[in-house]
Amino acid sequence: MARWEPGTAERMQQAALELFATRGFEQTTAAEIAAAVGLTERTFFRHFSDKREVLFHGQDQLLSCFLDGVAAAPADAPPMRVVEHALRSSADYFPDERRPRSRARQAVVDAVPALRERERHKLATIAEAIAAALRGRGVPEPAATLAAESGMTVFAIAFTRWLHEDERRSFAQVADWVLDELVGLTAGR
Amino acid sequence: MARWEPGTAERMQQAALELFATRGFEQTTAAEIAAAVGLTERTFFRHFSDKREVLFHGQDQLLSCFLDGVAAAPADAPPMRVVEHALRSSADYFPDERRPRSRARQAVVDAVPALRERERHKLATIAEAIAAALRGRGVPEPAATLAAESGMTVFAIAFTRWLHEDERRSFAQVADWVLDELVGLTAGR
DNA sequence: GTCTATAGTGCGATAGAC
DNA sequence: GTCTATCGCACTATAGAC
Repeated sequence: MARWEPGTAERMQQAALELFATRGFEQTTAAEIAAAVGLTERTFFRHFSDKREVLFHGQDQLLSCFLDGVAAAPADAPPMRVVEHALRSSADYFPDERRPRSRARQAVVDAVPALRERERHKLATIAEAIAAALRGRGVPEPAATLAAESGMTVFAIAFTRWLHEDERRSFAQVADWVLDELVGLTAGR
Repeated sequence: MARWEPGTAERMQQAALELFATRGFEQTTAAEIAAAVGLTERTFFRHFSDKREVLFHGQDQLLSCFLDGVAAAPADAPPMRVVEHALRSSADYFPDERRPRSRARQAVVDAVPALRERERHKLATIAEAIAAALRGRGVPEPAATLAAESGMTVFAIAFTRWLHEDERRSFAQVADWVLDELVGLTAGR
């Protein structure tokens, strides 16, 4: 018997999502989230560096998906092909079953400027990691950062589209489509 | 003679920049910034919604530059041409004389994660405004958002490069160059 | 687990500009 | 008188130090 239940952070995340959705982000205190799962405010801040972080716990896995995709691309692939691989790989993180939960979470994030700000920041951090990986493969600047940021732009747009009520395609299909749109746009200048 | 000097926000911004540069962002309180220009903490928060905002006051002008550039583009220009116009127009905001001050400000922002986060958020807000302007010109989604976000990616990379010590080109020249790199990248997939 | 600084808000009072 | 910038004070929650 464990003295503490496992998945403390995950349970707090779940409680936070529900409380934010009903009461609102500012109207919910860290102490209330902790109390909802039988813990104290102090424990909340031991797990999360700030109140917003509770909704972003576990996103390292998404970064790993992207980096795995980069690593799996052929060594001679041009930068945007590598990014295409990374996007395909990130789709593993968003199987269709995950859509309802992603939608619920996104509704909360979209409603709170402070959370949108943090979300942008997380995506930017991932882009920086991808850019570093590209440089490690010999891609020079500014191409590495351009390719990585463009990939995250495609990702963000595809993700939003994937959450639409009437969207039937898988995340991978939507991402492919958005990437093609980007290529067409720049070609058509 | 005015009882209150005009340009209160600007003076607080200047004081904040100096204090952040010497003492650090977290080590400087809002009260100290206000006191440095003979005001109180309460007045600080009357002008800025939060402590970070003091460094971003006045950026509406940058947005205006972008939107003016969009509006000045020919009605039949393809989306990325419109973005090119917007980038050229944004260069008005960064004449060479401004480089030293921009460098000082950026050194402070780069050193503080919370400020980098806010900066990303501001750029994202500008991108959204440009996307809306493009939609107003008849550009459909996802092209409008893709073009706008790509433009801000180019802007951010160009801005960083423009601040390099050994960079001699004007902001407009650097931005043109980065945009060409982006076009080359996507073409070379 | 406790204590504390400070970010940030709400509200009433003040005082100069008009 | 109105309008507006500022102040002063009380207050909560966040976040970090001890």
